[in-house]
Amino acid sequence: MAPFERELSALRAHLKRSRLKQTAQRETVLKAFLEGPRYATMDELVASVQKRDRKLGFSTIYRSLKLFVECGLAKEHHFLYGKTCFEHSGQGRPHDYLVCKNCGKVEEFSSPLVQAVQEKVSREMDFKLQEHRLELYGICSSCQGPKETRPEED
Amino acid sequence: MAPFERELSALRAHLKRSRLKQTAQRETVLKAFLEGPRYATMDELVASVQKRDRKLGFSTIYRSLKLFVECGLAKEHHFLYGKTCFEHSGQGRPHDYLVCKNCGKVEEFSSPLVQAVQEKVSREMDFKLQEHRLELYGICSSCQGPKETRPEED
DNA sequence: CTTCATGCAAATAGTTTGCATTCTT
DNA sequence: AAGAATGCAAACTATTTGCATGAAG
Repeated sequence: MAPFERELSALRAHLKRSRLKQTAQRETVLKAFLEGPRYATMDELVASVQKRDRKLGFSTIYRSLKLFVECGLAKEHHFLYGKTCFEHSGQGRPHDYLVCKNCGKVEEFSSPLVQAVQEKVSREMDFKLQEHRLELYGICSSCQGPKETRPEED
Repeated sequence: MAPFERELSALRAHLKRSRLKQTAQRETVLKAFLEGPRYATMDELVASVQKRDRKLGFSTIYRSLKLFVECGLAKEHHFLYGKTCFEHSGQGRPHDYLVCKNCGKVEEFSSPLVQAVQEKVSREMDFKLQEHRLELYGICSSCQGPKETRPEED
């Protein structure tokens, strides 16, 4: 199976469903997004998209990512305020995050306890829960090691 | 005891400690902040500060709030992406939030389970935890009622 | 009298939008 | 041919900064 076949089909299906158009640009953006790291900021995305097509403008990239979010191929985050980042969003992935404040690396986790907290709180406070955000910030294990082995700081 | 005496002293102490200056503006901003609701966005703060002093500019307000955050009198949030909001931050307050997506109201809670999740995850993933953010989004109880009783939507 | 803060305007950052042109269907 | 997408520049929002003037230590 060709790379990203599944995601391309998902995109095409979404476009057809919404009576939108299938364009080369949208597929270029999707491929650049998917072949990059699981988490990428807008500027990183712009850079890698433009490596494939210099003329592809940033508005198209913004608009495409919004589309990907709509059809579940991407998930938008604001871990560091002011810098949107997009995650490759698969089906059964965890929805909770550890963010390293030293190197910026994001790790995912999920814990049954989180589910329990949500249920308890929303029941007690009579709140109809729709979504949640759980982000733990700190220093990841590789950044805790001796200075020599740390990823570069910025 | 005069209103906000405790907070004014905390601010003055912080200023002295950092060899910064005690100014009328800073105290005006602090009073306007504290006499308002527990959560306020920047524009709301600007409005209520300028009710007390028309000439007090928004850069001073931004700079003051940053100061309050530094000395623990305020806590910065980004519940709705793109709209910073500041909380009156007391000592023993909970650190977890329920945000109503209909009326924007924020309720606080804390659960021992959250603590447990943090400990478990940071131990398992060898992560040195510094802070966390837990936000539950949904519809609060008053917004679930019959249409007539709902707070205005925007 | 030195250092810091203020107030204003301009700069910046990130993102969105308007519109003429071009591509899909 | 009709409707939608692109690419560009301009608009926008939220925030930060530079700098001359004024106030605090």
